Amino acid sequence: MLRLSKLTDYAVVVLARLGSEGGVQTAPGLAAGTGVAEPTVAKVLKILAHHDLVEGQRGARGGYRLMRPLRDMPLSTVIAAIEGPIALTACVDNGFGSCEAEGICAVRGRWDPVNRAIRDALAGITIADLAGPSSHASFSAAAE
Amino acid sequence: MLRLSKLTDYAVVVLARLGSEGGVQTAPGLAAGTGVAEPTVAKVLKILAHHDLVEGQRGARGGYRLMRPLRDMPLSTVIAAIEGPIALTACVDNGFGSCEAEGICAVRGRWDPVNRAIRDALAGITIADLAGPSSHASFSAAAE
DNA sequence: GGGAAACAGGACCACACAGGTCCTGTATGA
DNA sequence: TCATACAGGACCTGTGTGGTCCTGTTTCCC
Repeated sequence: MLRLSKLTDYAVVVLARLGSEGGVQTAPGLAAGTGVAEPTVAKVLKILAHHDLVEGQRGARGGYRLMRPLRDMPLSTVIAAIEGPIALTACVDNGFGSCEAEGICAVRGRWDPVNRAIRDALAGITIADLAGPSSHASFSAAAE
Repeated sequence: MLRLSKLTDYAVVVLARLGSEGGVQTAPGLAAGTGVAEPTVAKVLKILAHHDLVEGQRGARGGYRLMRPLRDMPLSTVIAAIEGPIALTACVDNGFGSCEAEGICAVRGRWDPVNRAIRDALAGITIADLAGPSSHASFSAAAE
């Protein structure tokens, strides 16, 4: 699969929505706007807030807002926030002791360039690229 | 995670072993040489044989052998063989109808460049790169 | 000052899939 | 003729994701 989790997918969609509307938006509002279930949206937003990608504002008239424009938010950052460090295999970097075939493995330590290549590829794409040509009011221009 | 399955990991290890030893090798022999359980090695080899990466030879004195040198075997090919098409999200290419938020989704169709970037990154690395500097008898030359 | 709105931070459950094992059949060589 | 080894399944289990819910806290409006 090499698939990223649905949560990450939702995160991108929610961020795109947040960027297209601008300002402060509530979780229920974002859920309605994206078609994702409200508890799931809330969960995603809480994770993103924990990583300083969005900011939560409590109380009535509260909500979430972006902490930086989408064009300054590489995809790799979002993936890392939701799923943790980007690495294709368990035996990454200094992952000693996590593999029982450590002594015998011929591939040991050679995945690093692969991981780096993936990371670079994902770092070169921003959420703004995924959200559309402009970071707000994208629906008009983008001809499906 | 963005993690590829263990089967793929095993496939790379097994292929590397197959390339380093050369010739025809049995599944039990490869299992002993790699530290991976024998049924699992057999499973991996069957999948690889199905995709013409290795060739199975039945009967006594049978075994498996590479169908092409490791330097001509990009990582993307192995991943695609074990895990299917390389794509980060379910809504890829012509994946219509698979997503209930299709009509509302602002990110629709924009993952393609991401998938392409990943594919390119993985296509640029061969199993030989992962196995070591030379595709056979690698352990002598390679100063780890 | 009271109540409503909305986030914060958990715990919790169920389903799906990967990981792994095993069994039977078939082909080949000694 | 028999032993060896691949071919191709079915099958079971454990983990992790996906999703829901509950309680507490903060803030604003009336």
